[in-house]
Amino acid sequence: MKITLKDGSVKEYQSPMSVQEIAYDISEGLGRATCAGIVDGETVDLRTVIEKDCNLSIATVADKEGLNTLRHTTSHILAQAVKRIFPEAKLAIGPSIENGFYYDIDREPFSREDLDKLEAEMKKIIKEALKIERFELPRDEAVKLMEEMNEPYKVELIHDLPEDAIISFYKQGEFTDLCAGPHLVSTKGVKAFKLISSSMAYWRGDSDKAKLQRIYGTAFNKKEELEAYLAHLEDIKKRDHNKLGREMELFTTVDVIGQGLPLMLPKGTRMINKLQRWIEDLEDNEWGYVRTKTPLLSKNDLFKISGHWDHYKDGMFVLGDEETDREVFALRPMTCPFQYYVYKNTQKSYRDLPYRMGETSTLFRNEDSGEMHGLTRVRQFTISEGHNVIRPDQVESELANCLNLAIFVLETLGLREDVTFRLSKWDPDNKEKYLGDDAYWENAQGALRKILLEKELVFTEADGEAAFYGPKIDIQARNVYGKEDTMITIQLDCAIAERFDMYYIDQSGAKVRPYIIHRTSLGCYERTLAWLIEKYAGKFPTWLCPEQVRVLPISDKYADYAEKVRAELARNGVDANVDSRSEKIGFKIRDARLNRLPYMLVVGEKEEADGTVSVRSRFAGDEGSKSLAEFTEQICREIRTKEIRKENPQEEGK
RNA sequence: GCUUAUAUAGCGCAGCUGGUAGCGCAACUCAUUCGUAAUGAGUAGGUCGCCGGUUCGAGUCCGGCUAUGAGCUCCA
Repeated sequence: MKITLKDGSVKEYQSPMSVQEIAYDISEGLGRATCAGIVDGETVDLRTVIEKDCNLSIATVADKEGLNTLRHTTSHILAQAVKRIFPEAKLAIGPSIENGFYYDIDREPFSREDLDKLEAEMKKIIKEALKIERFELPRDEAVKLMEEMNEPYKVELIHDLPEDAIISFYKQGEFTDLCAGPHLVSTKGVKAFKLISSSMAYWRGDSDKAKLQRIYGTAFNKKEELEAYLAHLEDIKKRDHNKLGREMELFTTVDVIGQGLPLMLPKGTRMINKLQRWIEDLEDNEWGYVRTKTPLLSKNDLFKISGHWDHYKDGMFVLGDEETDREVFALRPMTCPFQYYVYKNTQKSYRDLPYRMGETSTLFRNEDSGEMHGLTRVRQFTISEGHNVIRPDQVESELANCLNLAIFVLETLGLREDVTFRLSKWDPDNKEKYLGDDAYWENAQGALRKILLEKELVFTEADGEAAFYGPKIDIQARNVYGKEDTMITIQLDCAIAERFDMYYIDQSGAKVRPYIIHRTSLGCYERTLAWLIEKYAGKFPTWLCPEQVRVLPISDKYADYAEKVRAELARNGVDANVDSRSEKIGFKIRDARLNRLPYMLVVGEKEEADGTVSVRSRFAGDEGSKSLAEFTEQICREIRTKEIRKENPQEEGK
């Protein structure tokens, strides 16, 4: 039989050679002891291909696929180790995932000691260099085999496979597992792996079904790669906003106050205020917004009109009981209907549109108790919310306006490269969750898609992620652990005006229903702060820093001059403090560095005599001696332009 | 909401099989007045998350609650 590889080389094999051996040979030829190959874009086990057709052209094994195969095999080795040490355990599924693999197992919880034992056993299995062999069985025999092995989850999986599915198994030593593959050809191919953690997972992700234990692990081709990955995990933890933000005294939580209700501390508040003032001035002065301030709660009547009472009541904090109380109130989960009444306060002409209303808006959402996390998922948050009331002919220009503002904000914060765009659509299979019909959704989604295409943005489309009243453009960011959150949203709503009887007078004097864009320019301040902490590892651009300059007098003798410097900077709107402790200069510098101060000004005899400051920064290290006026002008310009100066790696913490 | 782990001084931690608590940093006081990543000495600080139980005796064992972390999407 002849096998053509992608590089054009042809391999020929004599027929007595087993499929296993041929696959092994090809795999080694491709630089890795794997049996995975890509044929017509599909990842397959080379052994299956060889059996079917001897003259196939086999693409080279892509690195990513090779890694998936390696990890999938490692998960099987884990399962084998589990069965050896804990024979009573029942196996569920064990796929490879983005950064490793897992295996779901029905057993009591695993301790770290159990994981260590399993790791040791896995190493033994690898050393045994067990050949991994593939075989197929008809359905009834497959079920019988799994029943004999007392694996009820596997039996269920087989029953759920489609009629025409090939039911394949992989055998390594005494261990056999139901699996589609592909796999390495021998357990010895696993060189570097680690069991990371274990936790609970539901069978088939369904909370009504059995509770299984999931063991997470990872595997790499080389030991160095594994070590680099584990070091990366450690590094990531240092950037985690939930840890760093508390360490830097930006926010905290208190158990008697409750879950999802973080307290912004003075430094965190300072940062949020800087962001908020910037956004408010930007929107009002440059992007044509008017500002509103509307109540944080309302009678539930309002939410009945808006549809929230029917569609979002579980997510709201309701005050009072409809059965017994004359009036029931609810804390607002959004600002929309309040701003509609701002619009309705005076009659609007077609000339008044677009009518853009912005509000720094505090919202309340009753998230499930297990969903809260740091500053990214909270029960009370403040958002740069806004509603643009527009004429139907203004849909495109106004969507573009909102998107441009959002992108400008992201660019200014240095976050533009870190986001992905998503068109969030309704779920056509779950229509009762949404207002409006097919035509309404197709139109609205089409309008959003058009603007994304016109702006040449790369975006994904997601079913079932829309708001109940309309589709959205979501701007997504990932946290340090790779989890995605919505940062900015732009939503088109062509239906709500009817419910609130909003209209404008057109050229002919007729009343016309406007459309509404729900949008944020920066999104939620808490979540943005979390994102900034992780992006900059706490070393924020100067304009955002809660403390921008620290003046460090060499000794008490220069305290008066230090205070003079501080006062001059403060007069110019710079956040500056003096470190007047009677410590050595080295101590003060160390402390300021650990606090991630952008600028330190050392002042002593020489500086006082010359009216200068000795500048040391996070960006350039020693910037030399400058007159106070010169430094003030420099930092004021940096703050005004929101410059993001490049960090100097040599100034990294020791 | 579910599973699981954790909760000891402001922070980071120790406290073995039950005998009422320690370390480092920070804070405070005193001395030092110093030129670019830690000056020295001393002092003070804790109802061991909260409530209950077992026990002669609980930081330690048991139960409940609260909070925090991880996971609950990735289909053999």
